[in-house]
Formats: sequence, structure tokens, C-alpha cells
Amino acid sequence: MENKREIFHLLMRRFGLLDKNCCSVGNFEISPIQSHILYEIDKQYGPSMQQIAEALAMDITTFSRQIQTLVKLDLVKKTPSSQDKRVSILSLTVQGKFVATSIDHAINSYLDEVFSHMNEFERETVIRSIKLLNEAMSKSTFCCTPLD
Amino acid sequence: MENKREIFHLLMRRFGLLDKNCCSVGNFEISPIQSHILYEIDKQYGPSMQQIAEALAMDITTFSRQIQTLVKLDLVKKTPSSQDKRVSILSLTVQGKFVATSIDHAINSYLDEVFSHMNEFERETVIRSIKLLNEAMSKSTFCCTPLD
DNA sequence: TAATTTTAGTTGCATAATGCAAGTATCAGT
DNA sequence: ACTGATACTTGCATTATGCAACTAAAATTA
Repeated sequence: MENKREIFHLLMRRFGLLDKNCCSVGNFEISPIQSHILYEIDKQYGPSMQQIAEALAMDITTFSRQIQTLVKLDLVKKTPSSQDKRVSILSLTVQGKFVATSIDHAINSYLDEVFSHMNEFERETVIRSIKLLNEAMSKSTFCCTPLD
Repeated sequence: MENKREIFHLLMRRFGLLDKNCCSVGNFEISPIQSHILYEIDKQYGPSMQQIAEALAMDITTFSRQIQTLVKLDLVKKTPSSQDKRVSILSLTVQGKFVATSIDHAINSYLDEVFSHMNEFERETVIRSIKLLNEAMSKSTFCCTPLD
């Protein structure tokens, strides 16, 4: 079969660029990493620092500092857990939610535009394929275990 | 339709992790960026600095320094062009070629393992889908133009 | 030919990201 | 109460990043 790495590599680079370009909302210049953090916080329910750091496969010390920045920017709020005073529960502020939603819309509308170059059958096939890939990758023992 | 960003995000993160984990070959601790540089140099024919930097959508100054490191590691060679003495032609050293090939094998065998969780029909569908996606993304006016 | 502008690449900052080691505070088990 | 584990934070030291300013060599123009 043909060289798989080649085609995946190209795909990844394109998404990487999308990530780079997507992330300025209004006055906020958000880095890709910060955008990912907002995304994960928004997705999970009352997550701790550890949970998000692990979801993003990030070193906890680097993550800690990123969160400090996001708190200063008033995009993220840190609330000490009442159950366990060691843990901080992360949540988005109103602004944070706004930024996260804006980025989400920007990326989804970009994806819509990309998919508009396909017919309905292709669209469905591609979506199904990506899901298949995700499942297959999660079954793999080789790499990338931290992801569910 | 469902949230496309979600499934692509997951896929991207997995590949990002693969990139992080793949890149130590023997004694060489290669960063993902360096691995991408080796990959591009290997792919193109007698490329200049600019060409590779642009292919990777990298700032030329950062790239210049990355190349300096790779030259010191004896993975890349810089040859002044005889046609235009301003340009440096990049090539892989024997070691560089070895490292690039090793990484290529590692990633491809990981992908093979991933694809082993599918049947033949699914495999073909997924590969075709990725190609379709690449084509669609290259048609998009929205983002990520530097890529061919 | 000489003067000017462009281009290819390098360096000098200043800033951000990274991760290990070591710290503090809290919790859980004995 | 004592010990060890857990959740984070901070102190470095290293690397990555990109703008501005540089050198050298084309290419363009006069």
C-alpha cells in the first residue's frame, strides 16, 4: 500500500496551521495551547488541573503556569474543591466561554467550508472514516495511551 | 451534522502525541520539529532553506537556527549553491538519512498497527477519505495556504 | 558601469514554553 | 500522631520563537 505517513503528515500540518491561525478573538491573542486548554475545560465537567493536563498530555508544571496566565487574562477561574482542598476546579469565565465558543465556531465554519468541496456521500464517508480512525488509534497499544 | 471539530481535534491530538513519542532513534533525541525538517529535506530535491522553511510554515530565523543545530548533530549538510551564492542547498548526511528513515519506519509501522484494527474495506475507505480531505483543504481559501 | 533594490540567510535581542528538581499543603492509611 | 502519597506551585536552566537589524550576493535600473 502507498505511504500512509505522507498523507497523514500533510493533513496534520494543515490542521496545525488552522490551529495557529484560528485563535485571535477580538482583543485576545490566544495561543494554540491556550485554545486547547479552553476547549478541554469547556468539554469536561468541573475538571481538576490534573485532569486537563493529562487530557492534553501536558507536563503539570507547564500547565500550571499556562493556567496562571489564563486566570490573569480572566478567561479561566480556579476554584478550590470543597471535597479536597488540594485540588483546583477549573471553569471558564464568561469571557473564557465567549472566546472558546468563538474559536469553536471559527474552526467549525472552516471545516464546513472544507466539506463544501465534497458531495454528500463523500462528506459522510470522510466523517465515518475519521471516527473509525479514532477508534482504531484508541485500540492501539503502540502509542498515545493517555487519550480516551 | 455532528460536531466535526471534536473528532478532528481528537485525531490531531493523537498524531501530535505520536510525533512526540516517535522521535528518538538510537542516541538521537530528535524533537518533532527537527523530525519534520528531516522529513521535508528528504522529500524534496536539493531544497534551499527558504523552501523547507516555507513548506513547514516556519519563520526563517527560527528555521536557520534549527538547521544550525541539525548541522552540529551531523544530520544535515548545508552546501552553498553554485548558481546563487546566497542560497544554501540542504541535504541529509548519512546519519540524517538513517534517522529520517528510522522515524519513517516507526511511524508507518504504527500506522500499520492502527490499520490492522480495520478490515480491508475500511482501510481503503479511510485512506481515500484522508486524500479527499487533503484535496478539499487545499481548495479552501480560508486557511493554510502555504501548503501545496 | 555604477547605483539601487531585492533576496537569502544570519545574528541580537526579548519573550514565551518546557520540564526536572524541590518546595508547600492537604489527604489517606496505620 | 506518623508516614507516605497526592495536587499543585516555584526555581532554575534550556530551548523555541519572532521581530528588527545586519551581511552578502543577486537582479534591476539608470
